[in-house]
Amino acid sequence: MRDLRTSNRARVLRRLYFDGQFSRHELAGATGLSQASVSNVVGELVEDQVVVEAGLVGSDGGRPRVLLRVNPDHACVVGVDVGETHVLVEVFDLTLRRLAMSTFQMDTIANRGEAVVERVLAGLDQCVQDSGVDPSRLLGVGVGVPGLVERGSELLVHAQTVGWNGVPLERMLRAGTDLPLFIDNGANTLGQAEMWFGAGRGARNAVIALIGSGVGASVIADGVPYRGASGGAGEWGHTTLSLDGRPCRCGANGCLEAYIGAKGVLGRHREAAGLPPGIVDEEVALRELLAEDSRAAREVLDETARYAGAGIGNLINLFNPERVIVGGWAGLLLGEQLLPAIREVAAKHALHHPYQQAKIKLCELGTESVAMGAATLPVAEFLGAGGVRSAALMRPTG
Amino acid sequence: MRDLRTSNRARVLRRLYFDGQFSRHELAGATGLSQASVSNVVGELVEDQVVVEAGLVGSDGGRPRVLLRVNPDHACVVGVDVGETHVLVEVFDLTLRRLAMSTFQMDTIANRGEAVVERVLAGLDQCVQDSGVDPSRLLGVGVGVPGLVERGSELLVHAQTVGWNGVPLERMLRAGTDLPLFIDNGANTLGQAEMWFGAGRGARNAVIALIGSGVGASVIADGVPYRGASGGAGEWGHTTLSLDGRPCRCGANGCLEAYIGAKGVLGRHREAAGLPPGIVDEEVALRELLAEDSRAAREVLDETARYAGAGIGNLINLFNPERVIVGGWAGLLLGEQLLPAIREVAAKHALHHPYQQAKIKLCELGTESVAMGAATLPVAEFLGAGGVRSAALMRPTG
DNA sequence: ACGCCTTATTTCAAGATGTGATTTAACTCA
DNA sequence: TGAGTTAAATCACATCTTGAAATAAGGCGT
Repeated sequence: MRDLRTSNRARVLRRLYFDGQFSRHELAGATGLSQASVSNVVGELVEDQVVVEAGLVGSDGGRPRVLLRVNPDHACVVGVDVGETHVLVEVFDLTLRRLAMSTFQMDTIANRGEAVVERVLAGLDQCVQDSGVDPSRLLGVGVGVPGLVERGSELLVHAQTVGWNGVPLERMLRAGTDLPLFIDNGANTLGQAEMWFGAGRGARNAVIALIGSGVGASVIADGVPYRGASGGAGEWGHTTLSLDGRPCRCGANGCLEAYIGAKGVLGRHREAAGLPPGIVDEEVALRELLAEDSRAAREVLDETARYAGAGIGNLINLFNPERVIVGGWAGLLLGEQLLPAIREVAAKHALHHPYQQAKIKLCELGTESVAMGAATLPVAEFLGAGGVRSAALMRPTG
Repeated sequence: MRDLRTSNRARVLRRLYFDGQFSRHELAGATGLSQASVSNVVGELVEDQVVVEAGLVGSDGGRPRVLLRVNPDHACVVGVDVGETHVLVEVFDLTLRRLAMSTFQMDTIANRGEAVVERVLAGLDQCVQDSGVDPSRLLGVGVGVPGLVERGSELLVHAQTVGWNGVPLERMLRAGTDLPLFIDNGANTLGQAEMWFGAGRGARNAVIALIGSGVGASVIADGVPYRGASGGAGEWGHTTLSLDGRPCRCGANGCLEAYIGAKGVLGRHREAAGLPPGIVDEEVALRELLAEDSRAAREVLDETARYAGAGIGNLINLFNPERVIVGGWAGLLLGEQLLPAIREVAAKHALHHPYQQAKIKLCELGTESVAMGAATLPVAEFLGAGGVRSAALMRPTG
C-alpha cells in the first residue's frame, strides 16, 4: 500500500527530473495517473519542497497551467572519483550542478587504501565547507572506483591494476563519516553520467566503451546498468579479438586492450617504428602519435581503428544497443580522428540489422564525469524512493 | 489500484509455479505479503481454478497446513518450433507437460513462408484434436523462429539464412487462427526452456550458447531475456575472435561461427585432412570426426576447444553470468567430449573473478526444447497477469 | 466592465485493497 | 476429553486511486 504511493511519487518525480517542466495536467498524461492522484502527489512533493512551482504558461482562453520542476536546492550530493593517481571530490545540487570541488594528485593509489580514504574524507570536508551547504542537506556520497565492486556480506573493491584485492572501502569510509555511501565501478558511474546528461540521453540500451590506458565498458540494459552476477560485467578490454595475439597484462593473449588501450597503441607504435621502450607520459605520446605524419604512425592508427571497430562490432552484435558511446581519455583522442574509420570497420564486422540500430558517438561529458556519475547514485536512490530519504539514504544514527 | 492486486496475484502464482507446493502460511513469508492478503489472493486463485489444494501436511500439534499448487489443467498452451527444415507443433498443459505433438519435415523453409504457415496451422489443428483439449482452454501459441524478430508497428521475422527478409509471420498466422500469438527467436525460446526447466533453473544471469550449423546465444539478464534495442542481441556467432581470420558466411572474417559452427569445424577438418569439399550430413560427419583417432582430427578438435573456450571467455567477461549453458546439436556433441578443455581455455581468457562466478555446463533438455520454450511465452504472460487472461491473451473477437 | 467560455486544478465521495488483530478451524498429545 | 498449537479466515480500519463535480483563473466578445 505504502509502496504504491512511493512508486507514484517516483513516477512523477522522475518525469520532472529528466524531462524538465510539466504542469500537473501534463503529468497526468505522461505518468498514466489520474489528475486527482497527480494533484495529490504533487501536493505532497511541493509541501516537502522537493518540487517547486516555476511560473505559469498562458493558454488560449483557460486557466493557465502551473509549471512544476524539481527544486535543485532541496538537497545536495557528493560525487567522488577515485582514479589510479588521483582523488576528486565534488559537491552538487540535486540537479547535478557543481557547487564545489577538491582534488588531490597521488603518485599511485596502489596498496594505499588508507591514504585514499583519508583524502576522500578530507576532500569531503573541504568541499562541504567551500560550497557552504548544510551537512544535513547532503543526501549521500557516491564513489567511483577503478575496479570491480563485489557486493557480498560486505562491499569489497577489487582493483587488480592497483593491487587492491578485496579492499573493504565502505567500512573504511564509514569509520570517518556517517553519510550514506554508494560505491560503484568508475566506468559505470561515468556511463551513468553520460546516460543522464550526455550522449546517452533518451536511450534505453547503450554501451559506453571506455578506452584509457586500459579498456572497459559499461552496459545499460533496458535503462538500468547491467552488472551481471557479481558486478563484473562489461570487461570488454579483456575479450579476445585475436586468438594467440599480443600478450595482455591480464595474462591472456589477443585481448582487445592489448591493441587499443593507450599502452597497447603506443607499444605497437614503438615496435613498428623501432623505438626503444621507455617511460613516457601516455597522453602526450598519444597526442604526438595522432599528430605524427609518418607511415608507421598511420599504420598503427589504421590498425587501431580496425581493432576498435571490430571490438565495437562485437558489442553491437552481442548487445544490440541503440548507442555505442566511446569515451575515456584515449578513446576521445583516438575517436576524434578515427571515428569514421571505426564506424566503417564496425559496419563490416557487425551484422547488418543490429549495426543499423546503433549510433556510434563520442562521450559528451569528457573524461571528468566519474564523480558526477557517482553523484547520480544517491540521486537515483532518492528519486526511486519518491523524493524521500529511504533507508539507504539514512545516516546510521539519528 | 487494480495493478496492485494483479501484481500480488502474480507474486503468489509465480512462486507456486516455479517452486512447487506451499501452504498459505509459507507463501506469506515467501512473497512478503501479509497472511491476510495471501488468504485473499489465494481464495481468488482457487475460485478461478488456477490454483488447487493439494493435500494436507500434518504438523506436530496444530492445524495442518493446506498445500497449494498450480492446476496443470486450468489451461493449455501450444508451442511451435519453426526450424530451417521442419515445423514442430506441440500442445502442453499449464505446467508444460506435453499432451500432443505433430511434426513436418521440409526440404527447406527458404522463401516458403506461406508453406510454413500452412504447416503450423495444420499441425495446430491436428495436435489440438489429438490432445482432446477444448480450444477455449488454449491460452495461446508460442512460436520459435530461426531468425531475428523485429517488433515494430508490425512484427517481422528476418531470417537471413533462409531468405526470410521481413516476413510478417504474425499477420500471416493471424489469418488462420484467432489464438493469441507470441513469436520469438528460437534460440531465445530454447534458452527460456532451459531457464525454466533445465540447466538454468534458479539462475538470474545466464548465457545460453548455442552451437549448431551456425552459432548464437540467448542472454538472460536479471531473470529476463535480454533482447536489446530491436531483438537482435546475442549474435555471439558473428563476434570477431580472430581479426582477418577465416571468412564467414556473413561476409566478415574471423567470426566465431566460422571456427566452431558445425560447418566451420568440418570445413577446417576437410582442409587439414586434405579432403575434397562435398555435401555431407553434418551431424553424421561431426560424430565421425569426434570418433576419429587421427592427428588431423585431434588437432581440429583442439582448435575447436580453443576457439569455443575463448568465445565463452568473452561471454563471461562481458556478461558475468552465473551460468554458461552450452547447447545446440553440435554444441552438445562437441561439449560432451571437449567441455573440460573448453573450461580450461575459458579460464585462461576470462578474468579470474568473473570466471569463478560462472558454471559452464551443457543444456539439459537436448535440442528439442524450442517448442517447449515457445510455449513458455503465453504461460509467462499468464503468470505475469496473475492467472488471468490479459489483453495479450484475448482472442481478437469475443 | 461584465458575463460567457475554456482550461487547469482541487475537492469530494465512492470503491478497492492491504494489514494487524482477533477469531475460528483443525489437529496432536497427554 | 480438554489443553495446547498452528493454520487460515474474518473484521475493522487506514490508505490510496479515481471519476465526477466543483472551483479557480484566465481570455474574449459585447
